[in-house]
Amino acid sequence: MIEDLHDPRLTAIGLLMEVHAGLSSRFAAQFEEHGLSTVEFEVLMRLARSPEHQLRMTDLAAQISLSTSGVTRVVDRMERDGLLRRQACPSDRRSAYAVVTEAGMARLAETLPGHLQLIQDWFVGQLDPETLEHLLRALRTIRDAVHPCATAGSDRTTTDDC
Amino acid sequence: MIEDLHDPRLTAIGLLMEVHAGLSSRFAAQFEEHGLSTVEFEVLMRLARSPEHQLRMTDLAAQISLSTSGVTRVVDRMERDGLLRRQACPSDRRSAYAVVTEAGMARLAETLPGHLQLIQDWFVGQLDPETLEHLLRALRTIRDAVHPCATAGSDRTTTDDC
DNA sequence: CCGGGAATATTGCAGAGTCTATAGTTGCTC
DNA sequence: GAGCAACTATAGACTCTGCAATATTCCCGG
Repeated sequence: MIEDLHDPRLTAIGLLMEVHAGLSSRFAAQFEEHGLSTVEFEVLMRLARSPEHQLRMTDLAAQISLSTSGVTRVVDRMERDGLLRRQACPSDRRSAYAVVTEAGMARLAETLPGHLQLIQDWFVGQLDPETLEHLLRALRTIRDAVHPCATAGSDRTTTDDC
Repeated sequence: MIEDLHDPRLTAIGLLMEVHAGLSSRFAAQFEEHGLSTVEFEVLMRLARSPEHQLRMTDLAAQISLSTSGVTRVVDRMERDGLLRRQACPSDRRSAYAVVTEAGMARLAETLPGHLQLIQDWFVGQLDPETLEHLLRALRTIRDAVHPCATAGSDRTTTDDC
């Protein structure tokens, strides 16, 4: 048992966790400079990448891995701040769309360059291109295994439609 | 701006986030089978690895990246459940130690093998040894850059004393 | 047509975390 | 020694999240 406490596997996973925590906190700080939380940025990104800049509440929940009630509330907040608006779905009156407003797109455009720069500075830019390619390939392998809806042999690198 | 939405850097960081989320949720599920939350497991691990199986509240907070009030509360819960107990520090009456009880060590011993197995199954076991070594080296590079208290040239793989 | 089961969003409630204020303790400086 | 700043743990107020319950809507088999 004592020896398990220093098992190399724990070191390995600890490394991943530290990297994640470090990057996440830097990202969060930059989002906050623009008045956004991490999930709010995530919501903006997902919607902006979707056709018409809109998504059904349920689909949004699936993409940002939040419960549907969580989505109801984050959309509440963002609607209050004018970044989003709700729109009734004409074909199904149960569903509601969340749509990015002009102000929301502007906020995203204002935040995104700094975010990309942070990724550059603290993640991809830390490694030479070949090492980075190896890293991404390894991560892709693990992602495909661990991700609930990974389609095994596929080469896709986007997961929007998951 | 539109092209930024599909910047390869976003894909790269998304990969990392997905891997982290997938692993974390599997770990959490296994912890829950043993009646622990993720932070509770983390607390048990950190304490068990420390001399005398104890740590000052502040130091514990630093290690598991939680606020000191957060630590107060998680220790409250675990003390209530008999996994920990508080002990006054003889040399400094402001400080309090959190000490793992026998029950706490037993709970950890019961949980740890399954946790190691999960790391094996979904993380390190997904890659051949050489690829894994590359991955860990790359992660170490990034960790050393991103981690607030990384000592640049060091080769250490444990961060207990951070 | 219509009645029941599935899907969708919302709300009440409880749990867990942060931030701020507070009280007790320590140690340094004059 | 007395005063004062720094440190330590905790308590209160607030935020965010998930789960369970609810109301509405859709769809399908009779």
